[in-house]
Amino acid sequence: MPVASILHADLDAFYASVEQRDDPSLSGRPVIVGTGVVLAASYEAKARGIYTTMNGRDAHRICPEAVVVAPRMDAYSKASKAVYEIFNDTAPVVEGISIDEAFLDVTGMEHIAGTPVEIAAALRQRVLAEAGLPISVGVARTKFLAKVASGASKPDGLLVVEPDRERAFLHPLPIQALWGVGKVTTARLNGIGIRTVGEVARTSQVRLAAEVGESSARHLLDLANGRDPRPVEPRERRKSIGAQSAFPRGSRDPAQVESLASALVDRTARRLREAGRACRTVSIGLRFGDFSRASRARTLPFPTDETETILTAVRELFDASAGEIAEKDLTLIGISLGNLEGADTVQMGLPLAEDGQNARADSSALDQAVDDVRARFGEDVIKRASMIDADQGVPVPTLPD
DNA sequence: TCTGGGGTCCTAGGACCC
DNA sequence: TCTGGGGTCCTAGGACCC
Repeated sequence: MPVASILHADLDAFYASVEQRDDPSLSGRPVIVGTGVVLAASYEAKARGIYTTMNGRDAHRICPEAVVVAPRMDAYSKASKAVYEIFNDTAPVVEGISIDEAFLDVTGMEHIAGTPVEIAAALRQRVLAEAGLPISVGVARTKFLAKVASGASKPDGLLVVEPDRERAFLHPLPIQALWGVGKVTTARLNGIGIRTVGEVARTSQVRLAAEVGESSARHLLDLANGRDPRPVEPRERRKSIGAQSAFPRGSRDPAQVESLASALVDRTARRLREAGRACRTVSIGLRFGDFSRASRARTLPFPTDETETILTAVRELFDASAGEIAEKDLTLIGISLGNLEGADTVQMGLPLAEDGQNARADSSALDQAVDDVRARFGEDVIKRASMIDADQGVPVPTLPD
């Protein structure tokens, strides 16, 4: 018989709870984090109809007595680290999902730490006692079921879905409960009369595929039938780093666009270097006054972490979008650095000698470059080397592995 | 409900290579 | 020289998540 031994732990109204913890005068009161738009709302605020992404004016209209505080990302990041230490102390395998939620696999820990339910209860107590934050935990046989369970237990709850109760728990839920079903998919499935998870489970794959495509159909059927073989595993490293910023009133002024874009490049490039990573793909994302969007991307022939190189690519991408920007108000700019390479695959560039021939013989320049890379990324990082032609920007393999 | 700031994953078409 | 199939990489857009 399978056992419910996956935990999904999810901090309640995380940002707002940190604010209430740090300022006791806020406890029990409706708290809104975020001045322009609601980033988080305490349960007291949620009870009055406030929700995340709601704009500040509407929130004030609905609940004028709410206390509005500016976000303190540093405090949230610190609180998250403290909670993750407790997670890591609780289970051998922890999969972080975001700043405020994670999966824990406690399979086989019965003799050391107790049943999964006992472990979950102890975890909740520790997070409250040591981090001062309420957290909800769902316990089930699969990740998906554990996540739905934690959501159903909120706030400050603990819910176990035993294997023989899975269908009874899952099937009455609306299809939005399924991972990957948002606004668009909901509308499509509602259009053919499907509203609950149970109805998805009873629909043929062919019929579902006609609405949502083959791969989504398979995925939805699996989840609706309690099949979710994904193991709890530590996350790979992040795949992109980005930043975005809105023009509240829109803009077509090239100077204004340029200055915001450089500020964003500066920020993301610094984060890239702090993480010891390098990017190969540089993208921009644009949103316009009519809510249309556009994106442009450029992949460099070599990875880089330099602000100047990234900025040059970003300028090219903006030039390619100049027509659109001149036509419509720009309301948001995003910069994203993707195709991240770890320190173990960062390449270094060496200028070729004038005849293009004797670079291999110039061992001192090579040694120097190798030392530079080691100094920046640590020992044991060099697995292969290529030469990059400075004029053409094309990697030319010249050295044996 | 109309818009925050982060991210991930998927798809389709084109270029290019063998 | 031509044709075709298979594979990878890149770009753009879209849906979704917290």
